[in-house]
This record gives sequence, structure tokens and C-alpha cells, in this order.
Amino acid sequence: MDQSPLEMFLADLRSHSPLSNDDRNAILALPMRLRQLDAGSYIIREGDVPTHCCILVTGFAYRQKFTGEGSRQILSVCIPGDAIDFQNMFLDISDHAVQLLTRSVIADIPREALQDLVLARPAIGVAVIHSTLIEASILREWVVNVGRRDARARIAHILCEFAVRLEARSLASKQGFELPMTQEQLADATGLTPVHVNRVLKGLQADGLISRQRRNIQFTDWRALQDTADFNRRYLHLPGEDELAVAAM
Amino acid sequence: MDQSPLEMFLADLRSHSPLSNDDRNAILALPMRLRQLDAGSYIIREGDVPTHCCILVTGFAYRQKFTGEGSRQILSVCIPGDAIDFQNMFLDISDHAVQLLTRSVIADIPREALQDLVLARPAIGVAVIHSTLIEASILREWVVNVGRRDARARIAHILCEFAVRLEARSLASKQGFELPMTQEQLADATGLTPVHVNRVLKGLQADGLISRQRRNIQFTDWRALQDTADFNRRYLHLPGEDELAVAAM
DNA sequence: CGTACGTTTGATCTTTCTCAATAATGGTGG
DNA sequence: CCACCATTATTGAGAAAGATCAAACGTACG
Repeated sequence: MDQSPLEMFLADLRSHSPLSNDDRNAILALPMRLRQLDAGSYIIREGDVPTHCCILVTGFAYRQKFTGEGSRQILSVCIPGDAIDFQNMFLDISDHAVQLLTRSVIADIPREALQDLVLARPAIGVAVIHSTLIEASILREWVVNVGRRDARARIAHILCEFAVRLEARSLASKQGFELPMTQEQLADATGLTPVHVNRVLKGLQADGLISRQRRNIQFTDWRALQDTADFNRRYLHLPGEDELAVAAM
Repeated sequence: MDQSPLEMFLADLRSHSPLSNDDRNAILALPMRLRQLDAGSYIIREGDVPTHCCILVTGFAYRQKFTGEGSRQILSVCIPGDAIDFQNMFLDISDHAVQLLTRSVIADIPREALQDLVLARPAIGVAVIHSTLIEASILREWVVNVGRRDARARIAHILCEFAVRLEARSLASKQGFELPMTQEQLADATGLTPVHVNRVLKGLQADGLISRQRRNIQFTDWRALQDTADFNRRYLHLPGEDELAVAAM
């Protein structure tokens, strides 16, 4: 929060890809515009022709698509510091929408400025490839989650993912966190109904895996929660995960 | 099939991203090794440290992950001409496995050679970003498919996607194609059971949307199949899709 | 020609959905 | 500050999609 938006962007890229000082300066020199938007605002809608790429500075957002029948699937949750819109840097029509979960500050960077930067500085291109590959890895895990896990594991899994990603950005601890989603949104993220999400949440609480007051989730048994979630953080490709991944095997 | 593996790779990159003649020559000069492997062979397993990136020259493959309970989720199907392993170019541990669906020829390119190429030639980096973004878009659609569509729509959708992707590579027509998957694999791709896949397939046939003898699927009513699938090819980001997307709205 | 794999079918069971109603909670205007 | 309203959360009862279990039937291939 105490960093400028471009410093957050830089830190994110650097956390998995080395960048030179020149690369650093080029990123910090990027033109951008800050905006504060209310919860529920759309950053981009499916079918839009994008003109900017966004960085989420504060607040939360989610990607979503709708089926022809009108039901919604949430595809990922964006947390502060995420570059929301690499898709929009190079794809000409947005294939999904991004909507704000909370009142947020976003930084808009003109599409061309980022395109030029990537063409001028291959190391930044590599960092962008890295980021998009990690995003794809998370999407693969979501396909598994929704396709092959039961309701309880799905909910537990999304809670684990959220906690670990927030912790990696120092926005939460394994103690617990403030979940910025309604149970309906949780349902749309896990391919369930809100009613069932409520029951599963109560079940997790009854079994002592979590405790909650409103949207605040506390992990009363992090180990057991990971186990029922079938959660292994390897797919997040976070720096320093290797020893953990090995230890977990 | 009458192209060299590197020419296929080049053609794929060029189909969505412009490349200069120098870029072209650099790609065609890439070192590579051809291998023929039997159906069922693994190209890479989850947890492996990759040393090569592969191009699927002939044959079919699929990405998959297993849950802790042992069930499998298929994450995507690779068709001839696909670069299978961009993930392995920059991520150090594979987060999923790739297995061959049929006897196939693959071209291995050393990881470092591709890394160097991308660093030396930003336009190729952009083409790679483009490819990975499209792959992510397809994954998002799979999350929707598995999370929010019923069994009939899921099966219909995967058939539509397969047909359109094959057609884009001139490997099939909207008449029909040879499905290289068993019903069990179809089940693992759609988050269903093989028994239910069988029933849905019979239902689609009974309703005149497809006909089939063994694995050969014929589209007897392509329009109706797309409708029940809730299929819109925009997410594939194929060149020349725009007018179709507009016409479909 | 038999063995293994894939497909098909039936019967039953379970998870999750749907519908419906009630209770909290938070925000808003008076 | 309080009453009201709109969301969100919770609970119950019944329905349905899809899973599970089990068996039979094809078909390819060694």
C-alpha cells in the first residue's frame, strides 16, 4: 500500500523474473492514470475492445464469464498488486469481464505503452510471459477444482488459495483473513449454489477447520483444511515454494 | 503434415502475430530432435524439471492433473501443430502432466534455445505471449464448461471446440472428425463419469445432433449442436473470427 | 481364439440443486 | 438516532442430475 502502483507492478514482475535497472526505470516511467471505482464497477466487459491495461492498486476484483443461460462463472480473484489485464495487452477483444469486488483504486496504463515496452525490452517480455504462465497454471487448478473435487474440497481449496496468495503479498496470514466475497460469489467461483456453499461453510466450521464471524475467516486447523482441500501450493509457482513442495511429498 | 516441425511452429505463431523474415529464420534455425512415441507415453509429468519444449508434429495429446483422491482432470487437448510446452520454457517445475492420446511424432527444442530466442527477438516474445494468452482463454472457457454447464452442454461444447480447432488447422471439417479420445477420457475432460458420457452421447445422437460409428463423429446438425453447447468461438481467438462473432450476436 | 479394453445398459444411491421462507446485517434517509 | 429497505445468510423439504455398482456385449489385436 505504501508503494506506488508502478512499483507494485515492478515488484510483482521481479518476484519471479530478474530485471535490470534499465528495465526497472522503463517500467517506472510508464504513463498511467489512477482511478477510484466503486464495488461492482466493470473494468472491462466481455466483447470490449481494450485500450488500457490495469493494475489493481487497492481492493479486490474478479474475472467472470456468463453462459447463454445466464449463469455466471467466476474465473479468478484478483488481489492488490495484480496486473489485471495482460490479456488486453495483446488480444483484441476481451473474452471475459472483470468486475470489482470492493471499492478499489486501479492504475490504467495505455495498451500501446506496454506493447512498446515489451518490444523494446525483451526481459520485460519474459517477465510478462512468466506472469501469464502462472495465471494459466492457476486456471488449470481451477478446472481440477470445479471438475473433480466435491463441494467441501472446492470451498476449502479456494480458501487455501486465497490465504496463500494474500500471504505472499503480506496482506494476510495463515491465521485468517477478511474474505471479500459473498457466499453467492463463492458459489459462482466453485460451480455450486449459494445455499450449498452456506452448508459447506457451516460444515467446515462444525468440524473445526475454520471459524468465522461475518466474512472474517479464521483458520483454526490450517493443516486439516489443506488436507480436505487437496491443496498443494506448487501450482501457484510462488518464489521459495520448492522446499515446501519437496517437504510435502 | 507436409511442413517441417519448425515450419508448423512458425505458422502457428504467425497466424496471430506478425514476424519478420529475420524472426522467421531464427525460428527455422532452432535446434530440435524428432521422436516418435506410442500412445500413452508421457511427454512430461507433474513435478518434473523440464529440459525441453515440445511441438506436437503429428498425433494428439492431453494435459492432465490428478487429485489427491486419484481422480483425473483433463485440462486441454493438444492437436498437431501445437506448441505443447511453453510453460516449460520459463517455469521450473511442471505443474501438470502431458500424455499422448495417440502414437505421435514430437519435436523437442532445448529450453535454453527458446529462452535465448525470446530474449534476442522481442517480436517472438510477443508471439509467445499471444499464444499463452489464447491458451489461458481456452482454460477460462473450460472452467465455465465444467463449472456451469450441464452434462449435455459440456459434451456438446467439447465436440464443438475440437471441431473448430481442427478445422482451423485444416485437419477436419464441420462435417465431422475422428475423435481420438475414449469415453472415459471425454469424461475426465468434462468432469463427468464415463457411464454418463455414454448416455449423453446417445442422447445427442437420438436427437439428431450428431451421428457416430465408433469414434467417428459426424455433425448432422451443427447449428443445433452449437446451440445446446452454448458455443461461441470467440474465446479461441482464431484469426478471422471477428465477423463471425458479430454475425452471431 | 482368447484376452484386454472400451462401450452399453440397468438399477439404485447420493450429492447437490431448487424452491421457499425466515433471520441477520448494513446502509440510508428522515 | 431510528425506522426502513435491500442484501446477504441461514434453514428446511423435496426433486433431480449425475454417480456408483454391476454386468453384458463388442471389437481389436497379439
